[in-house]
Amino acid sequence: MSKEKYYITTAIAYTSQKPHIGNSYEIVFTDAVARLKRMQGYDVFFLTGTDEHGQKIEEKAAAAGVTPKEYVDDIAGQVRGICDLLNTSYDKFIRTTDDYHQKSVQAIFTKLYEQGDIYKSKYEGWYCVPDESFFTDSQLVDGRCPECGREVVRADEEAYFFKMSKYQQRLEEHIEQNPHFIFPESRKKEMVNNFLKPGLQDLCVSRSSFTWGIPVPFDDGHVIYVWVDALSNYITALDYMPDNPGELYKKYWPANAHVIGKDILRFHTIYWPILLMALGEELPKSIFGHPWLLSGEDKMSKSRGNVLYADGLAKMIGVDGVRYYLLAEMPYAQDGTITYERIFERYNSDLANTLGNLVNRTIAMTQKYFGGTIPPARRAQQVDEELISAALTARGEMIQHLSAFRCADAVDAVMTLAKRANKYIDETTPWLLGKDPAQQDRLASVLYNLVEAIRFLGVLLAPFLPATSEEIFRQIGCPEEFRSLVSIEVFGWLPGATVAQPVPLFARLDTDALLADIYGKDADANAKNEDANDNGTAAVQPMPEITYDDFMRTQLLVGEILAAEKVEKADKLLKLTVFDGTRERTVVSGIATWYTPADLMGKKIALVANLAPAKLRGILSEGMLLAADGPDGRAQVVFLPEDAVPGSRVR
RNA sequence: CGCGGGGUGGAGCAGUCCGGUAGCUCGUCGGGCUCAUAACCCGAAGGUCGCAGGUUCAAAUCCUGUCCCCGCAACCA
Repeated sequence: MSKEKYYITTAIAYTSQKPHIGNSYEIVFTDAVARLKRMQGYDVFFLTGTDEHGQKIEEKAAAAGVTPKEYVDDIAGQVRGICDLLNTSYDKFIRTTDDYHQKSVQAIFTKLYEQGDIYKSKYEGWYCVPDESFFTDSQLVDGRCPECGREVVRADEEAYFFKMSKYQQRLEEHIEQNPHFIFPESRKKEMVNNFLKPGLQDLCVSRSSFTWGIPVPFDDGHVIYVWVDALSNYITALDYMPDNPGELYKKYWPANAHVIGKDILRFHTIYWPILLMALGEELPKSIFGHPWLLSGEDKMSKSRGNVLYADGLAKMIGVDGVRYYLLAEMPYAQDGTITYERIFERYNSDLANTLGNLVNRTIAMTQKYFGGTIPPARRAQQVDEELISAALTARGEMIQHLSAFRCADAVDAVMTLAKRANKYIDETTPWLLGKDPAQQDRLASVLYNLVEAIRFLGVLLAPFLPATSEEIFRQIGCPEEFRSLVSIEVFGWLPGATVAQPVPLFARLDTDALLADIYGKDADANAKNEDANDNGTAAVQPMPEITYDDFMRTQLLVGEILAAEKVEKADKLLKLTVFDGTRERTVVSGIATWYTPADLMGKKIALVANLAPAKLRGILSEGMLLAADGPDGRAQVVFLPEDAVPGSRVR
C-alpha cells in the first residue's frame, strides 16, 4: 500500500544578502507542517532553496569584487547553513543556478515560445542615444532626456512577453471554484480585487539589460527574467521537463501547499498558475501567504539597525528557543513582532517554567519516591480523568490547528496540556502521598499519569521542537514505538516508565543581564562602527576603500533652503528651493514624513550639487541633501551652522 | 474619493463570517504549596471592545458616517 503524498514548498530565498530571522520564519513554519504530515503517515517532499539570478546580484557581486557565481555560492551557503542550524527537515535544497534547473527552465521557455504563449515584441520608449537609456513619457523633462537634457528619440527594445490575458478567465474560474487555493481569505480578496479584476497585462519575461540569468536559448543577449526562472523551481526540483516529466514529478506534483510571504503572493497566485496552465500542468492545491515578522514596530532593515539573525539568537536561547518563538508568536494573518524582551519572556514563561519545570519536577519525584521506576500497582481516581481528557484534547487540537496552518494556536493547544499537568500536580499533591506508605499505589498512579502526559507532550511537540521532543523521550525513558501520533490515540498505552536523571530542558534566562549585555554591546558597536553580527544585531557592510580624489568628485556645497512645500499626491516628498551660492535650484527630498516645510525654512544644509538630475513625481530634482538614518528608520537631515556660507564647499 | 489590513483591561493577541454572560498569554496585587529551574497552583484588580449615529428585545459582532495607525501602489537620488 503506497502512502499518500504531500508536497510542500517554501519560497526560494533571494541570495542578495544573509537572511534575517524574519526570513527564517517561513522555513521553520513550513518545517513544522512537514513534520506533522510525516507523523501522520504522508510521503512528504519538502522543498526549499535559493533564487540566485538578477541584476541586483550582478551589482552586489561587482561591488564586492567577486563574480556573481562566487557571490551567490557564498550566500546560498549561508542560507542553507541557517536552514540546517534551525533543524529544518527539507528533502531538497534547490538553487536556480543548478544545472538541471537551468536546462529545464530553458526548455519551458522554448516550449512556451513555440506554442505562441511567449512572443517577441518591443518595449517602446524614448531613447537618449548618448546615455544609452530608455525613458517613459512621465520620466521626460520638458520632452528631453532627464539625465542630460538632450533630445530623445522614439525607439524600441526587443523583449519577450507572456500572454497573460489569454488565461485570465480560466484562472478566475479556478480561484472561484477552489476556495482554498489562496488563503488566508483576506489575501485572496487582495489579489482578485487588485490584479485580476482590473485585467492582466502581458508580462515581460526577458531582460537584456544584464546578463546574470538563464540565457534565452534561441536568442543571444536575452536572459529569462525572474518569473519563469524562479517560479519554475517548484517543478524543476522534481526533475520536470516539458513533455517528459520525471518520476519525482509524476509522484509529487501538484504541490499541496506553497508557503510564501505575503509580498510575493501576486506572483504565486497569478503568474505561476498561468504559467502552469500554459504548460498544460496541474495547479498547486493551495498557496498560503504568511505575514511578516517585524522588528518592534518596523520592517527589519539593515539601515535601521534592527535586524536579528537566527544564528545570533540561537546562541542565546538555543535552536528550539528560536523555533518556539517563531512558531508560537506569529499570528495567522497579521504581522508579528520580535524584540529581545518578548523572546526572553516567552522562553522563560513557556519553555523554562511551564514545560521544562513540569518535566523536571515529575522526573525528580519519580526518582525520589520510586528510584526512577514506577511500580505497576496503581489506583486511579476521578481527578485523573480531567488530565486524560486534556491530553486527548491537546492531540486533536494540535493536529487540527497545524493542519489549517494556524501554528500559534497549535502550539497553544500543546502548552495548555503542560499547564493542565502542572495543575494536576497541585491537585494530587504527590509530596504528601509520598509521606504515607498506604498511598504508594496512588502515588504510582499519579506519577504514571504525569509521565504519560509528558509523553503526549513529547509527541505533540515533535513538529515544533524536534530536539526537545527527543530529549523529553530520553528523560522519561520512552521507547521508540511510543513516540508516534498513533501511540497517543489512547492515554495509557505506555506500559510503565523508568526515567533517567532529570536534566533541565531549558535553563532559565537572566533577562536583565542579557538585555544589559545586548544593549551594551549595541552601544559599543555603534560607537566603534563595528560589525556586531555575533550578538544578533545589524552589521555594517564595509565598502571598498576610495581615494581622496574619489571623494572629491562629489560636489558638496552649503545650500540655503529658501522655500519648501509638500509635493501633491506624494506622501513623502518635499519640494525645496535651495540657494547654492550661485543660483536657486529645486531639490525634491523624501523627508515629508518627518519634516514640515516650516522646519526647513532658512536652514543651511549640505547639498550634493553635481548629482545627476532626476524627475520625481513630475518635478525635476537637481541634487539631494544629506540626511542620516535615525532611530526607527527616521531620516535626520544634516543641518549646518546658521552662519555657513551658501556655495562654500563641504568636505 | 488608488487598493487592502487594523484600532478589544498596562503589553501582545483571540472572539466579528452564523448578533445574546468579553476569552487567552504576559505583567501587577493578594493567597496557597514546597516535588521542582525564586519555578508551580488559586484568587483579585483592571476593558462604556477608536468615536458618533442607526437596525434589534439584545451589538465587540450587522448598517452608515467619522477619526487614527499600518502595509501595498505611487514615491524615498
